[in-house]
Amino acid sequence: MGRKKSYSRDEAAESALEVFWEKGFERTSLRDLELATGVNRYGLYDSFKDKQGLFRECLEHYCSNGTAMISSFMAEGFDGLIGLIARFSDVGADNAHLAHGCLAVSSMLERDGLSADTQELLGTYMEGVLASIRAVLEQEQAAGRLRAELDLEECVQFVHMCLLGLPTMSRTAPDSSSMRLAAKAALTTLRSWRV
Amino acid sequence: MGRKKSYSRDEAAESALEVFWEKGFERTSLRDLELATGVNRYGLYDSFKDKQGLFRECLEHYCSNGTAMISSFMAEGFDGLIGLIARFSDVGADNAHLAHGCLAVSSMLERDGLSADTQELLGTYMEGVLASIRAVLEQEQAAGRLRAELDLEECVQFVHMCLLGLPTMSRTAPDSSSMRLAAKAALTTLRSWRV
DNA sequence: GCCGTTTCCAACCGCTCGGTTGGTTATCGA
DNA sequence: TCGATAACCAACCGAGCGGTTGGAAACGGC
Repeated sequence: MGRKKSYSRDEAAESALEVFWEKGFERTSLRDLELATGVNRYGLYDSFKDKQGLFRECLEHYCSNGTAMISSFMAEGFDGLIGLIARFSDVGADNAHLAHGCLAVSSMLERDGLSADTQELLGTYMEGVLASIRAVLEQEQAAGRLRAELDLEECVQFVHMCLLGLPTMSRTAPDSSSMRLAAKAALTTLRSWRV
Repeated sequence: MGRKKSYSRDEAAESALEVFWEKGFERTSLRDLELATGVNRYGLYDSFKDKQGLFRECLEHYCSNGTAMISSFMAEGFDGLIGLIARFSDVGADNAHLAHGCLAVSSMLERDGLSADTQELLGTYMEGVLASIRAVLEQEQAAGRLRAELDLEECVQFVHMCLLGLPTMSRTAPDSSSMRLAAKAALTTLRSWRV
């Protein structure tokens, strides 16, 4: 009963994600979102409560995809970790989005403007990423594939720094070769952790 | 002739820098600046043209200090480079400002909202930082204190990544020990470059 | 065909933003 | 002491923000 929606909720969220990713939460206006999604603000309001609600849902999709991607890398053990960092440095092909950096990192930088539950989502995501990195390193060290004297938490935080530095680099330096070079050096370090 | 200013231009700029550093350019309103400096917006307008002008002047001071600091580190050669990274990971003591990250990095992330000349200033600053790092590495390698087979540009970009990653880390992770651990691993890598 | 329901959209709301201005106040030289 | 000058400040401006709403339009069941 009643009129049918003229838009797909999921498609709208997907389009909104693009804009948020490119411009950030605060710099994205409702006008931008209307334009990008083709949905009037009434529809956005009706479907997502408000701007924060829409952002939150976009971020959930983003984090969900991110977690899945990282898990699939981590399933390959230490080589997966290397692959992950390599991927973070590869701005091109299907990875073009990376030119805007990492939405989660960017969002944490403007956390003051985000709702409490969105902040919580971001915190949980970041902790999850660190935890899965930590798990892989522990497992590899226990299996004797990493040098026994390594301080694992130090390794975890080093990878963390790379995972923050590379997206930041992609947003500040237009040059993609810089990222590849930086990642290459970082990967040399990672490989040096092996027995 | 005429009335005397009731404020110091330099002190006003210094106070404004604090706010910009903490909140960023866009999130800092003229109200914030009036409150922080104790100067009415007329005074700010009169002394600095507009918000962009004030920010530009603050950023000039910041970059000038940054360049001086980096130069003094680089004067000590490779040890200075190590000291620089150590300093970037040390959020405490007289370095409390670092908790807000690096103003230059944060500003580059919101560059769309900045005037063309401010963007240029930022670009020049960043290039200068990279150039001085490159100069030190070249000099040390030429002197035979770094391994000859190293790809210097790779090393430069690795340091660059650290110099972006650590401030980002300080703004996203409240925990200061993370930064120290990450930096410790990065310094191990730097030291491995030595002959 | 008609009515109840839901979607849709233009217009509007209050608010804050950066920026401006007219009149007041302090400080100088003569 | 007084007039010219500069600094000061409260009040105001238009624009854009996120959010709201009342009525028109499209649909389903009867």
